[in-house]
Amino acid sequence: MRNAARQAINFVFAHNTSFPKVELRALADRYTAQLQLCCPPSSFSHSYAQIIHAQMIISGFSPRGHFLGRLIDIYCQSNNLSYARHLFDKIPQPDVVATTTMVSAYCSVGKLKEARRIFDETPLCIRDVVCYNAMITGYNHNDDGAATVELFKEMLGNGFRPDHFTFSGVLSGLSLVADYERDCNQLHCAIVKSGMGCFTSVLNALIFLYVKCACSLFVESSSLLDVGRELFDGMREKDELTWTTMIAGYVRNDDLVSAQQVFDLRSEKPVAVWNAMISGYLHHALYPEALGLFRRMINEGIQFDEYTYTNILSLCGDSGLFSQGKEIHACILRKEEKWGLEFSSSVNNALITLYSRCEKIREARHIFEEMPVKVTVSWNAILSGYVNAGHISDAIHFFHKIPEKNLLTWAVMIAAYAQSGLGEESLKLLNQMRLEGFQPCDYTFAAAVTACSNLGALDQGRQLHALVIRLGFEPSLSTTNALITMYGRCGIVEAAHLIFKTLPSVDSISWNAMIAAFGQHGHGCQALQLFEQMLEVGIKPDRITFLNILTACSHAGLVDEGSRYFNLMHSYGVSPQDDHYARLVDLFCRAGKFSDARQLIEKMPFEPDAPMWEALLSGCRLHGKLDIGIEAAERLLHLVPQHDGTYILLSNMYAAAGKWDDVTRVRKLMRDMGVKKEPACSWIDVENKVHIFFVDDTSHPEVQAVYAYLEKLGPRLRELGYAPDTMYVLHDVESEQKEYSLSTHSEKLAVAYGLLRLPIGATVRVFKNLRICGDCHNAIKYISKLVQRQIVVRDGKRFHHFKNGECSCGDFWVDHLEAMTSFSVAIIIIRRITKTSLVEFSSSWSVGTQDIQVELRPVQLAYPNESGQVKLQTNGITWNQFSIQAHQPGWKLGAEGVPV
DNA sequence: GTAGGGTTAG
Repeated sequence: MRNAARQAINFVFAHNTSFPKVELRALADRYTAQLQLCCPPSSFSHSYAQIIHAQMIISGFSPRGHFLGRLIDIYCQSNNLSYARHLFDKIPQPDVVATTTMVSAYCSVGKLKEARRIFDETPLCIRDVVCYNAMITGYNHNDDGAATVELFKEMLGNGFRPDHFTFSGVLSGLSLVADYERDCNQLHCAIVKSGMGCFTSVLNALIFLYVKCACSLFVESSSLLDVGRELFDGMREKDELTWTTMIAGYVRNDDLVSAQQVFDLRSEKPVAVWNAMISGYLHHALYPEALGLFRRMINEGIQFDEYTYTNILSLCGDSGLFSQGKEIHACILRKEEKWGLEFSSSVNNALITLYSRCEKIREARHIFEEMPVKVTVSWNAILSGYVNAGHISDAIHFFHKIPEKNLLTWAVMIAAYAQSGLGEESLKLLNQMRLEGFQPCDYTFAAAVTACSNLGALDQGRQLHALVIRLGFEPSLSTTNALITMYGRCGIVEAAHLIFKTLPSVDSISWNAMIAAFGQHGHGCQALQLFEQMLEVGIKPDRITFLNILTACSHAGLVDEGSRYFNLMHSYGVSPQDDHYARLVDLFCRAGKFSDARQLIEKMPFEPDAPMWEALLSGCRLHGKLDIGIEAAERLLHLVPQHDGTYILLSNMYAAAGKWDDVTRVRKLMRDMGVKKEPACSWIDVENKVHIFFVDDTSHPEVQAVYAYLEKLGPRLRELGYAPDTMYVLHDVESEQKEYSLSTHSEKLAVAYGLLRLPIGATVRVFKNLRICGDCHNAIKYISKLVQRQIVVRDGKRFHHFKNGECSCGDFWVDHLEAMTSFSVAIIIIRRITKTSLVEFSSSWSVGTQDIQVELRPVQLAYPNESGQVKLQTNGITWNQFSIQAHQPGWKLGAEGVPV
């Protein structure tokens, strides 16, 4: 029937057919009575109105005046805007009621431009205050507070007198524009003067404005809340909205105590007031309190509405009460069946989230598919479900199907890419998002900056940092912490430190990020100092803090400190986990303390896992400990047979010992197992383009120029003392061939390309997927001296800052083949003693009596012990005996040169 | 013919 009516109307509209006229008066009475039946609006009344309209046309009755207005109204309410507009356009001079109906209808479906066009075409003499109010409401619905304020000013300029609808509308609009603090006061005064302050609705809107401004203004939030509360206390007539607004205001400003106090003031509370209080507890993860209120609602016989159900489903999803969540779902289905109603999409969205949180993505998808109206939140909930479940490809596929993406859709996908290690995709999507006119939010920035950290994309990271500043919004702590990590991981630890130092407030994540940055760059002592400061200001270290501290010690070779902090963990309520043990084992092994490592593994409360054996194996490789190394490798091969690194380490260890048969055996095993070595590659960013180089590269278009340049450098490097160390080519080939092989390593090619193509003086920043080769490390040290350029290499494990022939890692993290043995005597030059008795030793110094060259780490810091003695370490070896034979004039010695 | 702050997606 409905379709037939629509066809009839379409036919008449299309052909403009006229029909014989009948007696007008009788028809008018009949249609008036019939249209009366269309109130109140429902799906029935909408289709009935269509039938009446069709009959009017067929009978030749041409609706005018209130018939037209009524029909337009009904068509607008049933979202048949094209019919409504057709009728509206037939009116030669539409009255204000029809105009307001059309304006309001267009506004409610978000067609603001169309609404404004009709509004503007209406002469001033026709317009009235209701018409203005409708347009103002439209702007508010569209979150355009500035347009609301503008129209309000225009309205006053045109001499219209605002009513209480206008004031509450303008106050709502103002609440959308955070910077309007001064205007708030002005409007407050205007409301008092105009006498509109007697309307509860106006005062509700005013309270809302104050609490909303309190949310966005960090500094004066409490005083603005106090103004809101004064208004609240002074109101003689409070309605449901007054209570809800005040409680929600406190909740949004983190003041749950005041919220609860207002909540308790009222004995009989409407359901919305309960919901507001419960949502406060939920947003602060106070689940027992929220649950307590749900129980009280049941005891007091308060009927749950859809907001209550959404809240309780959210509680179940967030706190892991999945079976209870399912019971609520059953309860909702029963209620819908019993009352023949259908809950709105928000309840279904909460259900989707519940099921995806408990990893039931199929159930979540089923609910989604059955939803009659899918809003963007529904799509986003499923998208997040896929992201949380870890299969990224489903998320990508689903993302492209989402018809109307909002800020959050983009944010979720950008973060998903970043978390899955697909940094480039993440940044591409950020660009696309901006091209489509979306301004990235803080969450998106944090994710994109994280993507830059993982990629080592310093330029893009800097651009994002600049964009945050240019857009003028205060970056949140999560973005700032991401920036600290980004600068740290992109090699500019100073920039990370600058951000950290200038932050007005920091959290434990900021401290952890900064400690990690110092650690990765080998600034072990600074990392430890920062840790001590962290304790002084009362921030509790967590498991990540200790993980970073152990890494920092490991990168700087601080064995004793590492052990001390490891033993300190319990006193901060953190129990060491497998990864903490692995870091300490790594530290011990690097230092050649295999018995300590073994003891630690033996007393560990759980079975050693892969990272532990890997640490042991790497240490053995470093120090040529073949027997323990083989055992570790066997364990590792058993646990993760597909990991290429184990085969390579084992094979290299055999090669270093000249056991070529065993090398062949390991390589065959690797082939038999179908394991392929990850090809080494290095890359460098030049003029916003990433240039990748592989070993013995022939693919890069400019690689011949790179080889020529390296060849030219060769003799000059040798003059400085560089000698190719063929130990690093672990193939059983002739030495000349070995030397050639070394010169084609990817990191050398990338460094040379940077020197050729970057502006003079610019720091060369190279990234490598695997650990840097020892010979390349040595060569780059000499290159930095020869060309007087800073070169930074981030390898698979850490940063190496090369400057004037030295590296920040102190060669401690280079794959040494020869284990150092003990020394009896050495000469140390003391550079300076700081006020805090921190002794700084110069680099590249000390000559043993046995005429063996030894290197200290470039700058080694040490605290003298109680007796004023200082303990020094070289590459992994603690010096137990040495004597100070000389020192610079004017420098004092902490312990008069007494050996430790 | 004009309105409304308690819900859901990171």
